[in-house]
Amino acid sequence: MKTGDHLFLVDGSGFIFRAFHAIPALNRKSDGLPVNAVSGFCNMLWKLLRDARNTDVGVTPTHLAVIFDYSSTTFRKEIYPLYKANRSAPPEDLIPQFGLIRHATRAFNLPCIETEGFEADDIIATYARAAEAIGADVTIVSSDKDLMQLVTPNVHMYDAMKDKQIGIPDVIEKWGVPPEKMIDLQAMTGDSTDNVPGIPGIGPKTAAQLLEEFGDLETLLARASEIKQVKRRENIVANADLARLSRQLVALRTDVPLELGLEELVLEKQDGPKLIAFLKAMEFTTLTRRVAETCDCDASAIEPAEVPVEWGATAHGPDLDPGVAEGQDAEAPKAATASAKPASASSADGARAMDLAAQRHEAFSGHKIDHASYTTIRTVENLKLWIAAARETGIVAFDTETTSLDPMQAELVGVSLAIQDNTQQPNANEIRAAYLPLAHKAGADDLFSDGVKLVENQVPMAEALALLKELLEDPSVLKVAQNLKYDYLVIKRHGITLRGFDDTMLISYVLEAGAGNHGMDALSERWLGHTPIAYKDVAGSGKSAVTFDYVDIDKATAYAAEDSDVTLRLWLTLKPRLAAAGLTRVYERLERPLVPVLAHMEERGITIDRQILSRLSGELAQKAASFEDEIYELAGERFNIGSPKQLGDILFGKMGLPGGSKTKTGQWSTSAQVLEDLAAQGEPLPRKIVDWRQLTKLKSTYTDALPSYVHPETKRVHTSYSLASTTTGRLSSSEPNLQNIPVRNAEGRKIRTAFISTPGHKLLSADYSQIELRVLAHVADIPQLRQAFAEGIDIHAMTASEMFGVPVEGMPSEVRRRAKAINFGIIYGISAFGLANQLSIERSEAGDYIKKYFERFPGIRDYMESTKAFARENGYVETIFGRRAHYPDIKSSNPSVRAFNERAAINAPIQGSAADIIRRAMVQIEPALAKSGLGEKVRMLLQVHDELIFEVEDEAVGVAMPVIVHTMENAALPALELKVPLKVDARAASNWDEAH
DNA sequence: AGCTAATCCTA
DNA sequence: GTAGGATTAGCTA
Repeated sequence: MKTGDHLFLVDGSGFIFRAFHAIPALNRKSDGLPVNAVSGFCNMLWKLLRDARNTDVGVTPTHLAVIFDYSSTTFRKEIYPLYKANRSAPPEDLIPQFGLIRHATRAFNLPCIETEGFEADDIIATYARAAEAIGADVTIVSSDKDLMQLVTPNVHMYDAMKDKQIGIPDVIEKWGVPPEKMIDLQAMTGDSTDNVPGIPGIGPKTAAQLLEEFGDLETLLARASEIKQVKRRENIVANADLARLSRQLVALRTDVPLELGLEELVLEKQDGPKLIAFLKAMEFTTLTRRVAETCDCDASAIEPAEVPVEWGATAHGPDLDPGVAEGQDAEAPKAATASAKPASASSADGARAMDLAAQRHEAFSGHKIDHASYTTIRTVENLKLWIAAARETGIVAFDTETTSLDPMQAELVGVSLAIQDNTQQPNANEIRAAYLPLAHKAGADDLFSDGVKLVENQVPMAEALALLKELLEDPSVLKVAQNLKYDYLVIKRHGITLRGFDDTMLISYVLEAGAGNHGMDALSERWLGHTPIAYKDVAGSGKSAVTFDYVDIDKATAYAAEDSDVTLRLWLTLKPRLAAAGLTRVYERLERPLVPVLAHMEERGITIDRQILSRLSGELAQKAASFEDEIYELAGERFNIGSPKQLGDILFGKMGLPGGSKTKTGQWSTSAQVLEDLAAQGEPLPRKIVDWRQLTKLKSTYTDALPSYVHPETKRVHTSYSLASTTTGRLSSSEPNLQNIPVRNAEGRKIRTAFISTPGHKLLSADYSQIELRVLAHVADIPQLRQAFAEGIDIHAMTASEMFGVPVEGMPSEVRRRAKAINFGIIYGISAFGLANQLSIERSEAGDYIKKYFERFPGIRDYMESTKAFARENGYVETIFGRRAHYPDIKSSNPSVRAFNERAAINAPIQGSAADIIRRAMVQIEPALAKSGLGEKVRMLLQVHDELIFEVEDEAVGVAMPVIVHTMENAALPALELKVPLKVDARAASNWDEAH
């Protein structure tokens, strides 16, 4: 071996465990022998030897060895008998594969190395250091953190599962310390799988922080008395010896006696026939073929090798899918009981909910949800039969299965359908459901498998979509789905525009906003007394999770068909209740028509300028760093400024600043309010903390996060709007939330300049002025407010003038500011406590203001009292359009819970009515634009509660603006004539900051 | 890996 | 004082 050579050290023992868990165990030989880990191992080796240059390693090896653990008595057990003592026996299916994997290594003509008394890691360490000393490069094929201590500029690791190289920066990124400090870090954190004790209470973060501060473990132990945190200090002092012992356990030995020298690891020529004989014995057909092609051998002429197998225990058949059998249905009545609001103070409500659930369950009890009754649609003929049946009954529940929760990224994998089968008996609640798999795959698209294949016997995607299109676009057949906006977008991206639909989530939301969530699982529990199969039970969770296209089709059928089945049952249960509660209009005017409107907005997205954000990010980072230096200087030590806990200890513990208050968990509060108060007393540090927080907030939440939401194909940011997650009727926005982009100060507003229009277009922002106060003036019917809005005078100045008797002309800004705070306070269900906080005045003074306000505007007090009474009486309040917001805890015996619910109930009709108005505007806007010939020139992109943002062709701005303003200002009509006018301000510019 | 608390951004 | 969502830290499983 010489300089420039490249030694690969494959951690065979590590690989076999990871491959075993990562690759589904259905991978068996025809005689039932499990070979999943061996298969992964062979594929990995083959790719590494054949096309390592196409992987993230980028080089082909000149030398290679596969290293294994040998027996269990190692030197570590001698120093610490408990080492690896909590290891349980390996899984039964893995045991025969230990031997096979060694056979595989030899079949590849590779050295298979194990040394008694040492672990594979020590052997790897010894070879790595030896090779490095000669000047060779080393790649350790493993992702085990125990080996990361070996990484140097010349020694890399390679994660074969993820095809990812691991170098010094990667170690630092993952663990916060460079490779040479990994030993100390692991000594402190310990390792529960190997039973390395470590120091209790110290995790990777703390360990990295301590190492940063003290340099290494010995220094830390020597200077432990300097650690401020009492518990931490005590732990470290008490466990110093344990830490030193742990260090011995995790430090790898580099002096293992080697049977084979480096020279002997040189890569031998492949022995084609020998390898093929082994692969044939394992029945790895794809790899056999590939090897035969590469080596130019005739595979059929080679006999499978005789490979002895050491079975650890008797093999068993494949597991049945757990938890999907009848057992759950038998449990259903109990589930219904458990879901009946146990925390609610109103036991009557609870009892009623229980009754309803029980009744529903009764109604369906003769027709239990039965996974065995579901069918899989495998042929075009069968699909046609289902579509015909759906047309026959006129109602079909459907659900799309995809690869992602993001409808803009999701790839369609399958569709489930459910219909009422009333061919035998009219009105029977018999439901038939089926799953149509379209793009299920097998295998894996990674280094260690045979590659991906489409599973056989699936209806071709294009053909299925063409058939479904006719059904889904036909308004005379009602399509029912849960959270339908998602499915709408997924199929829209396949050229299908859904027409004629109902959404069970939205029906539930209209019926019960504020009383529990409206997800399918919750609704199924609540109304059907049935717990659907959990998604993670079919697709796994955490690192073993797979996308739906890799779910076995039988399992997928049970899961997907059940979703449609449950959706149809929910629809049958909930839809009639809308009319019974008089809520049909709310659903049909304010909810359902918004689905396509929002779907289109999400689909359009908005352009952001990444350059602006990246420049801002750099500036913020610089400024934040200089603040950090000053903060450490003032504090006299380094600490995590972002940790309120550590910050509180510094400010109120170490520095002993006065005026600290505690949060509800007893921590020191370090809120901006508290820090501002300290700064006002002349303390320099708190001001800097406030500024630092602002900078890091902008950086992490906006400049750094937003670019990661740019869609790879559209190059735009597509937020997701939730129609059913607020109690009041507002929308919410997430991933990213575009309803909280900074606007209140100059630094933050720079973020808005990054939201830009496409060339040839402007962004047009139109927002309602004072919409909530106008709604208040309407619902509480306050003469002075109505008059002020009618005449267009400054509403806060008018309020101040009424309250304090100061003329509007030449009013001091402070007086107006107070009146403004009171006006907002009213909308929020005012309390003296809250107003006092807002204005930094005494509670008694705030109380006096409120008293005065009510004297001048008695109608407002009447409104607040009658709203509370209505809420107590009915358990909900209503907006001016009849939308309901439920407050089940309004009768709570806990005064603060009760008061909170009362304030929310006062606010809901105001906030909710305003939300209804803008919903109506959003529904009306597209037809209004189309009528003015602007359909193609104006696109609505965003909604921010009282603001709508459009992208408008340059030359259409002048025409579009009055149409938009007019539509928004008259959005309540014709349903309702408001007693005050609505006012909308609009501007257009090339970015959101200037348009707003 | 998944949860809660604290904080801070919006209307 | 109302209504949301995202990030980070720090803990538990």
